[in-house]
Amino acid sequence: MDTLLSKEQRIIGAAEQVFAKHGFEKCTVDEIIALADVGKGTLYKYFGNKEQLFYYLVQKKNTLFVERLDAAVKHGLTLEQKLVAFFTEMIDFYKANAALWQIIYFEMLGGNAGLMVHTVNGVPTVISRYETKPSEETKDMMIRYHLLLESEFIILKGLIESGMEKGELKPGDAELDSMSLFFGVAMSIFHPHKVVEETSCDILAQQIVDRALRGIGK
Amino acid sequence: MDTLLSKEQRIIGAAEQVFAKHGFEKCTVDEIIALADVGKGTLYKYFGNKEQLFYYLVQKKNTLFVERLDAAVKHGLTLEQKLVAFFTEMIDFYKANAALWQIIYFEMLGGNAGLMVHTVNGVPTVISRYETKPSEETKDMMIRYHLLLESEFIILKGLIESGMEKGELKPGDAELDSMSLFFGVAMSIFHPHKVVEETSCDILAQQIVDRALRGIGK
Amino acid sequence: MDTLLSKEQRIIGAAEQVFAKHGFEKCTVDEIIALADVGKGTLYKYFGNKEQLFYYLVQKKNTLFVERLDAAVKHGLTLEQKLVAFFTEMIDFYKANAALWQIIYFEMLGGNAGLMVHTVNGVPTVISRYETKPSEETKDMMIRYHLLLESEFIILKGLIESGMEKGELKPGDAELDSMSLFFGVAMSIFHPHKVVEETSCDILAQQIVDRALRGIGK
Amino acid sequence: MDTLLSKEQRIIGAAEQVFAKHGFEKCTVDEIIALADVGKGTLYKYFGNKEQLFYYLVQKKNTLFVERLDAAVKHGLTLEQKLVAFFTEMIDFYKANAALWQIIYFEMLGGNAGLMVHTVNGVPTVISRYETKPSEETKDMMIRYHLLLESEFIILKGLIESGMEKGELKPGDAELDSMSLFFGVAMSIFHPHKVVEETSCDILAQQIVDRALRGIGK
DNA sequence: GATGAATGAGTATTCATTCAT
DNA sequence: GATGAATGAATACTCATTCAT
Repeated sequence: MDTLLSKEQRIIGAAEQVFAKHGFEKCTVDEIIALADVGKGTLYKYFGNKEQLFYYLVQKKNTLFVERLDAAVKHGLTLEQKLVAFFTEMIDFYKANAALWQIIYFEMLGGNAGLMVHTVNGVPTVISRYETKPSEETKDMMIRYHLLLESEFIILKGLIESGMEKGELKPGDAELDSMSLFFGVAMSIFHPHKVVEETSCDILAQQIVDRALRGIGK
Repeated sequence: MDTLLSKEQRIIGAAEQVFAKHGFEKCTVDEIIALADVGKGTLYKYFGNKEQLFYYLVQKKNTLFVERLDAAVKHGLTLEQKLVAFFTEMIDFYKANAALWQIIYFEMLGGNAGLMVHTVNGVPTVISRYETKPSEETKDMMIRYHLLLESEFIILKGLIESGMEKGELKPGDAELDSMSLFFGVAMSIFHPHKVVEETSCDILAQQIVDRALRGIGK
Repeated sequence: MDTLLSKEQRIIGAAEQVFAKHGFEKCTVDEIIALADVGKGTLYKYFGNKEQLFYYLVQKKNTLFVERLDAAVKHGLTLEQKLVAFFTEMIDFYKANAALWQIIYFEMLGGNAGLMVHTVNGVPTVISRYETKPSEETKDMMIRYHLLLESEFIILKGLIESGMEKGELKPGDAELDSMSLFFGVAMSIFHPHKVVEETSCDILAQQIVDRALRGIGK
Repeated sequence: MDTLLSKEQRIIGAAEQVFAKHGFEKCTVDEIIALADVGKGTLYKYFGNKEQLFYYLVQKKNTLFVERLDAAVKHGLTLEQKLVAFFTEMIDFYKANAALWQIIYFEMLGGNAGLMVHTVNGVPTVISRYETKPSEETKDMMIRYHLLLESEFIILKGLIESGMEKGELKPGDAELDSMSLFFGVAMSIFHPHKVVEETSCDILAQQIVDRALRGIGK
């Protein structure tokens, strides 16, 4: 671990590696501090607890990512170009951060299997399939990560909604269409197959957008 | 818990409920045996350990599910009908078993974030992004669940491959197209939104297949 | 540690020694299980947590003690005899259990220095001298121990109240008179001096009651 | 926190508040320095450690208190007046400093439940109920606080001893009589009931002295 | 002199699994 | 076969104290 970096930086770097390697639950604070070569108190002084450390890590990455998505989308002339730019960035980022983002999807949102985040009138709310009430902390946590993913998804959804309004796309359920697309791509990266790995991000993006716009039917 | 059922049945029933409620890691064997009203030793006698119990449970459900998928696909006349029948069954099953299948996707496959299952020449292999080698048990486990999902996915992939061969579909990468579709649907159910919940399985399936075949572009 | 006793008994015996030696906070579960020669899980299976173990221990002792107090008080003919009997039992018990009862007075009731238990219309309530609200668990805990001591104190107070009503005692504030007496004796045992230690319980009780009834003035 | 005061003064002021609020163990040095608005090193530079800070604080208060007790006792003409003056001051002080003095009684003296301070031939000595020897520091600490309380108690004891010698009081064990009285009052303030709180210090003192001299018997 | 970043020993608690009855 | 009492490794988090700047 590079001792030229600040302790905070070292912790973040180590945390990224260890979280990516083991997932959230199985990652131990002890392993992070050993890799970062800092004391345990240092980690807790900077980040409060394990979950906050994880959130800090992904939230920072997400901010940059969303900026890239925004920029990519702005530079395209046509809708198709915008979509390709969006997915090029998305695939690039999701490939690089697959392990970390999988944690968000699965452990932070899916890990509490009985719970789901619903957006009711624009307000994200946690609902439970069972009688047991989740703690406020659990709810806040789920909403935090839901919002994080939403900030990525919303950009694609906006593109598709405006495309439908402008008549560039067939009318339909923008939410459903965006979801299938977005999550389809996410999952294809999480469960990697040869195609996804060996094809460059922009080619992959072009193929996906081509299929999305024109379908696979003759 | 119905005491007319065999102890084995009672354990499986209880396990399904408890796994669905808490996820794999947070589900405790104590809660299962309390609900099943059997001794702890009995559970271990029948199922060996917690993971094997989970596998037995989902593998049984999967077998039935794959049979339904096979049957559905056979009954369709046209490719489109077959696809709609496939997704109708899939959406129905995934909605009913969302919590359990989320565990497969996330905890069993994604939980060891540093590891991935690759199919090399038809042989599934676990590869690690890091230097540390996973234990044989971990590898076996991942492959088991990978194959389970593969058995569902392969049916869709077969449909699309044959469609391409027969010229009913545009030529292209059947693997990629199938994956985006399959996983897109799976994730849309795991991360539920109003549309997905309030629409019946067959309507949803029709919309999805329509988009898949003809795209959303004008 | 006598291995003929049940594990539960061994834990209770060990806990009594270790709590008495170190007080509640500084006593560690590790030391208890080492002395009891049981696994850590065993202690937690039986008693839930450290505080519940302590409460179980003192509550059991208190029940027996209160029975002894009740019996002692019943057997006396005159009020003075009853009072002497009460204090004989009290001094005997408090001497034998000084360390443990000190914990109740100090750590369980006084340890949360900003909090006090008040009895409002017969209902014990926790009030705070500061703006910060105690947790429900803290409150419940304090009330539990308050009630425990109250069950001892109430017997003396009853004696004095009835004495005042019957005209055997001067009229006055029964609460204040009982408190000074009761707590005065308790503290004299906690902060031991030669007199208290070297004098037998009944002689001490007689002296105390004599002073209480007739005062030290000429 | 008034920045016109010296850092030392600010620390003492903050410490008093925080110790009173949380007790000794649960009070954190971090909370004190935040309230005092000084660096952590400063606190340690001035006071050595947490316990010494606490001691400094209460010892300063005690010195003033003992002076007040001395003065009060000197101004009375009769023994009864002296006693009333003593308890008026004592109740006033103990009410105002209940939280802090509770710490002395419980955490500093009672916290090491297995240990007691005995005065052998005028020399305070720490004895242990168990085989394990306390550290020198622990012993010194206990003796320090024992002497602090003794400096208050000794005044009452002196009054009663001289009263007995002069024949103003019945002969008896001055130690025992003083202890019951002194600690009875202390505890009545620590475990507050309505009477104690709503009655003014001097009225309370009069009642207590009246009972002490003339008893509650008819 | 003053600071506060850094530390790590210390502790309560959980839960999958075993094995004697 | 069935049981469940017993286990102990594993882990997040706290906080008094130090010491380089």
